[in-house]
Amino acid sequence: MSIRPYSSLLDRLKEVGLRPTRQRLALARLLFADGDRHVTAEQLHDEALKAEIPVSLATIYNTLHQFTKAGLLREVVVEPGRSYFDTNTSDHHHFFHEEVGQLEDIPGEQVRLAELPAPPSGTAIRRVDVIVRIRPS
Amino acid sequence: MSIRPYSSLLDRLKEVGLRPTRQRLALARLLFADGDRHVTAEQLHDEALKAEIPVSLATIYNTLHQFTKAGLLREVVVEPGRSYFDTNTSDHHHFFHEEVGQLEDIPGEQVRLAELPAPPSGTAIRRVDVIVRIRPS
DNA sequence: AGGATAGTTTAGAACTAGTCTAAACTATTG
DNA sequence: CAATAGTTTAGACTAGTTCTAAACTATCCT
Repeated sequence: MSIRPYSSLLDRLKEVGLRPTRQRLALARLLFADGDRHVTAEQLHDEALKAEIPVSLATIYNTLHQFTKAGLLREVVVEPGRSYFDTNTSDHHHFFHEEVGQLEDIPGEQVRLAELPAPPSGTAIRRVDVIVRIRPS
Repeated sequence: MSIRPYSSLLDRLKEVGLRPTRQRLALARLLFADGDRHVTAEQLHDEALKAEIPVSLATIYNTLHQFTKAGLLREVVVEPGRSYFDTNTSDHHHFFHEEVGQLEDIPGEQVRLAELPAPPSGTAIRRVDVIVRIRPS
C-alpha cells in the first residue's frame, strides 16, 4: 500500500466503491501512511482520537471491515477475542509475539510450504495462514 | 489421546496434578472417549448437559484451560471471539471450514514447511500453526 | 473413620470486543 | 441546489469469556 502516493487514497476509495468521506480518508491516511501495519480496532480508534480525528468506534469497525472486503486490508486472527488488520495484503505470513500481542510480517518467501494437502472434497482452499508463535527467549 | 484406555483417565488427571473430580472425569470422558475432536466451550457444555452431567459453564472454561495447560488439550484460534480446543495434541495442522465454523485435522505430514524463518532476535519459536481455510466449491 | 485444609465448583455478576439501531449527517447526482 | 442514497454516530445490545465469593469435596493427617 505504501507504494501508492498519498494523494491517491481518494482514488483508491472511489475505485472500490466507497465514498471518500472525511473519516475514511483520515483512517486510510493513518493506516497506509507509513509502511506495513497491524492494528486492532481499539488501537486505531485511540490513534484517531489522538490525531484529533473524532471518529466513533462503530465507524472504525465499519471502515475496517469495508476496507477488508475491498481488499485494502486483511484480517488476521491469532488471539481469541481480538482481531488484527494488516495493511499488507500480499501473500505472506506472520510472527505473533505472544507476550506482547504483536504481529510482525515474515518477510518475503521465508516460509514456503513444500506440500499442501488436497482440500476435502467439495471444498476449495481460500487461503493458507501460517502463524509462527514466538516468545522471549 | 485415544491411545490410552478409558480407565486411565483418572491416572492421567492425577499425573498432571488435577484432582479427579466428578466433573473433570466426566468431561475428560466426553473429550477423549472417541478419537480426535475439536470443541468449543459452548459445545462441550451442551454435550455435558445432554449427557446428564450438570456442570456449570465456568467449570467448562476452567477445565478446558487446565487441560490445555496440562498438555491434554491444545487451543486453536481461527475465528475472532471463539476458541476451539483440540484433543489431538501431537504436532499437526488444520483445515478450517469457514462457512460451518468447523476444524478438521490435516492428517499426518501432509503439510510440510520447507523453510522456517529465523525468529526475531531475543525470541524463540513456541509453535507454528498452519490453518488452511476452505470453502464449499 | 473424622476433621482440617486446600483445591474445586457454582450461580450470577461483570467485563470485553464487537454488532445493531434509528436518527442525524453528508457526498453525489441531476 | 434539492433530492437521494450512502455514511456516521451514540448508545443499547449481544456473545463469549472471566471473575467472585460462597458452598462443596477430595485428600491428608491423626
